[in-house]
Amino acid sequence: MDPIQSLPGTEDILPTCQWLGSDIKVAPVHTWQRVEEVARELFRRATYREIRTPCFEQTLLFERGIGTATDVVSKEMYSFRDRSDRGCTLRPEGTAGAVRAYVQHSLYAQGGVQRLWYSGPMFRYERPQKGRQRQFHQIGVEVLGSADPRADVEVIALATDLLQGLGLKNLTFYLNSVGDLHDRQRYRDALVAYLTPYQADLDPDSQHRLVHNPLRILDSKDQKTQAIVAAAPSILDYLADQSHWHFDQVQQQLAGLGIEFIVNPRLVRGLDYYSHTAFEIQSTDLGSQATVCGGGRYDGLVEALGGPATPAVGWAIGLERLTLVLEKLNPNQPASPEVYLVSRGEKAEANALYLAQQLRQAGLAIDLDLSGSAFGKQFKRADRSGAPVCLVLGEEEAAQALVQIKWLGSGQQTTLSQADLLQNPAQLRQLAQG
RNA sequence: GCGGGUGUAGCCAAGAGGUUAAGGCAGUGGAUUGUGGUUCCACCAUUCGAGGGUUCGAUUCCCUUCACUCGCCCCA
Repeated sequence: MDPIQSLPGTEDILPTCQWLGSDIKVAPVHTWQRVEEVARELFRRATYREIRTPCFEQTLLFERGIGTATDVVSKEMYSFRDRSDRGCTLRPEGTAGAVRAYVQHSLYAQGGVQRLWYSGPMFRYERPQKGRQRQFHQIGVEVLGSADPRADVEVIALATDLLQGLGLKNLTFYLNSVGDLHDRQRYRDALVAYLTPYQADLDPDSQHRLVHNPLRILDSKDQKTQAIVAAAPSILDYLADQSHWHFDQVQQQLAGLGIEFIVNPRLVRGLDYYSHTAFEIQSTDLGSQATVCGGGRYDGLVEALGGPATPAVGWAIGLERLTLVLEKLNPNQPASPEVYLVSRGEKAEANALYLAQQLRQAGLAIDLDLSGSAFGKQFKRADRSGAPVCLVLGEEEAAQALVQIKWLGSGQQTTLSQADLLQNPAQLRQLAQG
């Protein structure tokens, strides 16, 4: 019988690395846990609170929130009808759901600014490749209720602190402003006017986009298109005074915090709801899917989803890409047990189980050998477990309520009384060090 | 949706139209039935992703199919 495989574009995160040839395909789970720990601590310090929203929503939410013209909505959604014939969609990103919850529960009525974070699986029906899956994971933040450029800078600082706190190198931070709706409309017209004479020279995709989504032509990877776009007007010349001021403030304040950035006027982001600040953090340690973090301001979204006009800014980090980079940079070992417990014989085995239970309750990480095989084999496993010491319980020790402690590094061994050990289990940790 | 690559054990792999399908890692058992890290021995693919074809003979050649993978589009 053929074993059942996971669906394409979905991956298991295992206790050990998943390899793809000599490349790491999926980082081991302890690497994910490290990211989550560092992130939680940063969020705590900056007073962001977690929000957990459903993994699926009404399809309409994403159509309204992200925009029907975007690729994410028009061709990448995991949509289905439930038994009551409701249109449902597995969330392709986290912002729409968070904003929906914000509106549904009138979080704006609490006044002031809401700082939120979330983490979880997202779904897009795309062809999987390196750093891109159908089920992937994001961790993200949203600040709702502030139009202040400091809010933009605060969230950006959070992202750079997180990535740097994890020890990432080779990152490039690209910053842009896409202005407000009016700025963008004027720029769009100017861009179309500039590109139309070159229409025939553009790559086929871009010719199509000239009609539907001209801004996207700016970051085409086609060389010829790139050459044409190089001389195109810049959106930064089309920002109204207010937009311009906002962008200036963001840049000055970023500089004030010592955060390095590159202004890239050709950076456009795929989702409709962005306004003003848009940014991306890329890593050179990935394949062609290099963006680790993407975000920006979305002042119109809350209103578009039926709430009061509320400015907002946020980002999302792709955890597959982040953990991949992290693992490539410094592969780290999972924690070894503190003690490996070896036993042989019926009485001794029962005694060992009891000891393990007691020591675990005292907070020690005990690996209890369950194999029942010869001592020799058990010591072999003890050695491989990476534990600094092992406890040995044979029939003789069990009969006298003793236990032997053996240092796996030196091979030295002495006898302890079980009663004494259980009286003060923490001494094991000291013994293990010495 | 479009293009390229790859399928030999849990993992990494060699092989080539002829029948015992190398080797390494991991695993299991033993030398060593109460003491590991070294060493030695044994075991570990009735079968080369699946189906069909050519052939006396196919894992190798041809076709089909499936799976995986990288890239384009787009995004985290």
